[in-house]
Amino acid sequence: MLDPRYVREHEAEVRKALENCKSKVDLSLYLDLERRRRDLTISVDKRKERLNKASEEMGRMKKEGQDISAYQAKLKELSDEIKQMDNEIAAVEKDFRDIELQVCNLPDASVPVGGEDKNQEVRKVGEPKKFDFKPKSHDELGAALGILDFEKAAKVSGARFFTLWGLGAKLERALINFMLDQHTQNGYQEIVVPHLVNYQSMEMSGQFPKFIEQAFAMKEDNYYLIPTAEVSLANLHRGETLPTGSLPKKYMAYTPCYRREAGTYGKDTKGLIRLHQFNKVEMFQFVEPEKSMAALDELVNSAGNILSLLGLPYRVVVLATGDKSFSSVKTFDLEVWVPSQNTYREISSCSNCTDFQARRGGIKFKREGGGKPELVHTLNGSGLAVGRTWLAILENYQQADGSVVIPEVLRPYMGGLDVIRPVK
RNA sequence: GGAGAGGUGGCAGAGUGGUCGAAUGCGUCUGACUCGAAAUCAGAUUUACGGGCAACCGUAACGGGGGUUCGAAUCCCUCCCUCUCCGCCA
Repeated sequence: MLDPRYVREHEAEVRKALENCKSKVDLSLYLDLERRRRDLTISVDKRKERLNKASEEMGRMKKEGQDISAYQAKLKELSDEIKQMDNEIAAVEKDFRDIELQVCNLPDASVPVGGEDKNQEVRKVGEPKKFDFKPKSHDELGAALGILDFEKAAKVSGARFFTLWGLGAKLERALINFMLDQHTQNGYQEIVVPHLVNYQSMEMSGQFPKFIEQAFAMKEDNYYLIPTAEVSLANLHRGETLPTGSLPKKYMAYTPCYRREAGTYGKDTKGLIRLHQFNKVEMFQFVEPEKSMAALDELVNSAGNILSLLGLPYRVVVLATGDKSFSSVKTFDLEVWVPSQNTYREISSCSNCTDFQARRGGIKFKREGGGKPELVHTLNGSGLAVGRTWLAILENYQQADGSVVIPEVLRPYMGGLDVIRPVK
């Protein structure tokens, strides 16, 4: 959510920014509703003042034993008029809020303008490995190694689910533990969070109402399965004013992520790239406004650190205005090298949401020198998507014989195992 | 799932239809006293929105929403949450 006053006072700038984000929101309607809300409020407030004064007077008169029935009828009229106006305001407010929730966060000035094709590579880390044989895809490798099975998952659930077996499952668990341990060293506090959340939480983090069709819903109980731990982490301090000195707060959580992936039929149908359920380690920060851009860099570095330690080639991309996420002003994607596809694929997304989520959730903090509480800035970043890391390891560390070498940093987490070999 | 209790300011805790944005205590801040501190005394201490250059003024908020009333923290309905006991359960 944007600050309505800011929007009002910077109409041209906001209009341009929304255009750059390919937003379909009708800004004129937004401003019109905001104006009407204000006008109505002003006139109803005047009537309320009159009613309040009169009611106070009635109390005094009654105490003195005077007959007040004559005034009651008159005030009833005023009271009814106020009620009617309040209803009108409520209707306007609802319309305003509906549109307000559709407005995305405005992109930072440093973000390239345009669609996906305007995304810019910031840097490359590591060189894609040259194979002296044709590298296999991870689903091929995984099946041959007996550690990955989609058919079993399809039987249990359906399309876009997976099962991992034996060392494959252990590798997944090793990755999760490795990531959490690394981030702990960077000052992130590990938290176990709910996977089922209420509507308000989904709205606060920016999933709802715009992306409601992408969420799995428990209709009987009004719960939603989180599409990312960001939702749970972002809402931990909803409605709170954080005391002086409590920022930054750096949290992380490992959770499965549940996504309907509506409208992606036929996309990435093979392998672990796009699933209804996948594991992820998520990082989240609450910071002072002036520190959020530095925090974004830190987030990217923490995510990149995992890839570097695992020896996986990757690149960092800054997303263009039309491709950045809804709640963010600036998003960096980390993309890992996937040999079988001969390309880089997203494995982490790090965003600075500035005060967009904080305004929706009412999350403030108090500064050192006193003063009014201000909205915090929030940031999120994957650190990393575990399934995609798993597949990147299989593909990048595959040998000609179909075996997969375990990256050195993971071996302690794998009971010292250095290579996964095909079952004879 | 059944029975009961409760949700009030940063915290504790009064208030059961009228001057209550809300007693009191604690905390915090400012001033006085002091070489300094403690203690003591005096004062201050919510947020959001709107109007105004400003001083300031208005409106709203006592878990959320709705209702009754001239007037609701207080009465009614409903939802949510917390706690206690019973049952069930990893």
